[in-house]
Amino acid sequence: MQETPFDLDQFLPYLLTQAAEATGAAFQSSYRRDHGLTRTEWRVLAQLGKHGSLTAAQICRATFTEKTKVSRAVQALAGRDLLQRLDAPADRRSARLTLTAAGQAAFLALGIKAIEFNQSLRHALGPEAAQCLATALARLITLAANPPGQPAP
Amino acid sequence: MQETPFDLDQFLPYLLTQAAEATGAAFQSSYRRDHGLTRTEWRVLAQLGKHGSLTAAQICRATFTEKTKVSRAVQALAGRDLLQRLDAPADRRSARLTLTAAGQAAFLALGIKAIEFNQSLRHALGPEAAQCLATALARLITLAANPPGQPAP
DNA sequence: CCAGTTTAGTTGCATATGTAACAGTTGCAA
DNA sequence: TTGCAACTGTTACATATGCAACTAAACTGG
Repeated sequence: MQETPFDLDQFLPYLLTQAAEATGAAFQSSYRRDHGLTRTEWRVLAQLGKHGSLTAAQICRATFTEKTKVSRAVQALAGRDLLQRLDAPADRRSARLTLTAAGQAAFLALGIKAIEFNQSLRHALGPEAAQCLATALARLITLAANPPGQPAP
Repeated sequence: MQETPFDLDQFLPYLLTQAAEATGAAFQSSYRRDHGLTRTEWRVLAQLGKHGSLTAAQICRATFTEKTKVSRAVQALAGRDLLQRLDAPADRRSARLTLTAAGQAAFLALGIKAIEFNQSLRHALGPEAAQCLATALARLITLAANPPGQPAP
């Protein structure tokens, strides 16, 4: 047996977290400083901006986010009049969430910056490495969501 | 202009965070449940296990971690007798940190599990995709550490 | 030598998150 | 119908983190 076989710098979860924090920090000021949003709030905004109208549970499932996290983000966004809750006609437990005009404006402004930032990242990596990265990440995400050896009920 | 041009599912910082959380959660029980360690504590343990003896500031620089995070992790590890502080002879501000025998044992046990987990991830991705992923992540990390357009002083 | 500056590490405070418990609603089956 | 289980969303509590301020020690230029 050798001396110390484990090296943190080869450990994929560690590298993933470092890369996520590094790139996330670079974009954070766009939603935090410029719009006063949390990362979760920014994600909720992005989901509603894309899909138009969703319930909190739908956002949870789409983004693998805890319901308490989404609940508080929705509260904050509603408190700042970036979204409004419309009582769902069918199910009185949930409410359909929709962006207000201000929310739409924030989504639009942030979306432009996000696309620019994404392009700059992909450009820095090179197109082929960026594509490989994106597919590998998607694979890891779906692997975790559907762990192997778990047949559908 | 089209309807809603921005899609969160194409946004690299989002994908990185999701993949990091997904893979990190799968390994979390190994250090949290089995050894009662925080992620930061596990990283400090891994750094000391690899390098033998380091100061807190060296750990900060090696892992891009805030000094308060490292400080508290060191306190927790010292309180559980997994590491000890040896007063540095030259600089009385800092202390050299070293794993105790119990710390070495924990590092060894966790290192074995970590290597197995890393192998399973790489196997699930396939060797070529795993390599491409690792290099892309390393590139992103160094890009963030040395932002382009910052000449050395 | 010494005043100002930098560094190592700690602590306090505010915030963000995870877990568990909870209330209200719906669906299903006896 | 009714009783039980599952689901939606919120709240309470504990923990983890980020940031600023702080102490102590070392360096630097006069």
